[in-house]
Amino acid sequence: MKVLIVDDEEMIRAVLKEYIEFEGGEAEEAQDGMEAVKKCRENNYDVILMDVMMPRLDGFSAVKEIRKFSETPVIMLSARGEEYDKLFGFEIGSDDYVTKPFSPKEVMARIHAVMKRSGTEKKPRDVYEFEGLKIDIVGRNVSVNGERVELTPKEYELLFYFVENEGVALTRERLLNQVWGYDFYGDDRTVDTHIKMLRGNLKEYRKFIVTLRGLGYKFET
Amino acid sequence: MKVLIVDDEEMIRAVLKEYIEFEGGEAEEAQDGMEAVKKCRENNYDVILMDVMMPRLDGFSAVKEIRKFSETPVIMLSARGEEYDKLFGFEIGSDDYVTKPFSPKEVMARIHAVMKRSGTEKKPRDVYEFEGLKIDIVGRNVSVNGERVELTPKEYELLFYFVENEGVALTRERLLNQVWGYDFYGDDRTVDTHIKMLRGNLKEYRKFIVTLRGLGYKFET
DNA sequence: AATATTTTTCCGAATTTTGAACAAACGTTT
DNA sequence: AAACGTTTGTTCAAAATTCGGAAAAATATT
Repeated sequence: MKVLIVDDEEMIRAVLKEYIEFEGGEAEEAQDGMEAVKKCRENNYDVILMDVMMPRLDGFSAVKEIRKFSETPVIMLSARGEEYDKLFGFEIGSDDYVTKPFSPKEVMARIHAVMKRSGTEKKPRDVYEFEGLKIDIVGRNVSVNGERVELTPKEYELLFYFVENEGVALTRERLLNQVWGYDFYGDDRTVDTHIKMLRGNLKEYRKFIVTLRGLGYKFET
Repeated sequence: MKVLIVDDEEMIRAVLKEYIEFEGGEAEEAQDGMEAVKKCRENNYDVILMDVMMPRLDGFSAVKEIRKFSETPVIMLSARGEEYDKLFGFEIGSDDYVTKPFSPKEVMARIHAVMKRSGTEKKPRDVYEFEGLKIDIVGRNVSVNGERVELTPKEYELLFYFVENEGVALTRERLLNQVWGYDFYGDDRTVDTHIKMLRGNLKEYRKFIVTLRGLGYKFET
């Protein structure tokens, strides 16, 4: 989370910065609209907190300028009594507003809301872990006791399918359909061969792939 | 500190160069806008000193051109009386200005100010750095061990997409969709060719682009 | 028109997949 | 427990696929 705080009052900037950094975010400051625009050209912020009344270049004009090259969400900080649609909406391109005096908590809530809306919040990656067997599907990594294991494409696909269906009894037919594809018309013993290779690569965790005699296989820990 | 001095008067270039080198900086010269643009494509400067009145290509046009591929700060050198916002501000993208006749000391002060504000300032710009591979997405430049690397548009887009998805296994299909666009109906192997070119340009850091046999590629450090 | 970039195509080396053959394991029946 | 048929594990080599390199062909840019 990287936030640009634009306000000419140092006190306000300091307080907001404090809160953002307390939550593990990163905050930079700008004293006026001019500086804000410049900083936006050089950095990618997740959110901009923009005061309206400022010397040199006011908040509205700054947002207008920033909108020429960036879609970064903006939350306006303003005195009470400003017109609603000037603060929030289409006219200038800001995403939310807070009226002064505001509580930092309120501002933080707005930041999270805006970031959630614009999809900036990072989602943690799914990594499965079964004892010493780590499986990162998105990154296509498999490691056994911290050591990276290289698998062939079919082995990856097979393992991923097993993991996503932990504890489910899978027939060879189903595996062929799901992992190989509906258009595969080969021998179902092909599965066995790949199971063998996969087990070999999983070392001591070969035990997770259980044979169900007369049926197929199952991934179970 | 690496500065490009753009001015058609040799005397001015010589004096500025003297000062910059006295302070331990590095200075290169260009006689006009044309030459300046060319040099900027080939090098990464920390600051550019740009005269306005020059033959072939004037300072304003040169800055406009340079802004298409780089965010390097520019300080305009101009005769007194030019309009403020043409020299400094949004219209052309320069960062500061000095009016002639100027004292070299004054120029040096501006250089330091500008560098503090942007380039050399420690506050992180949106620049990724993987060992000696620097990737500035906003500034759209890539350097290998400090040396600027010229990439073709597709190569930039591809690399940027990789960097933004560090550690994620990417299929050729996804790359085609995201980098080429959903309406691209070409061959899968197109990706491979661009990967090859990109790897070539990344020199020793080609290793960051990992081939995932049977799937696609992944950017991993 | 001349260049630069992008896309397609082909080749060959290397890897992966596949299924047949055989061995081992299993469960049931005798 | 031994015998038997069935199912699964293992090995292996042929077949298929994949990827990088190179270069031609098509497009875009200047």
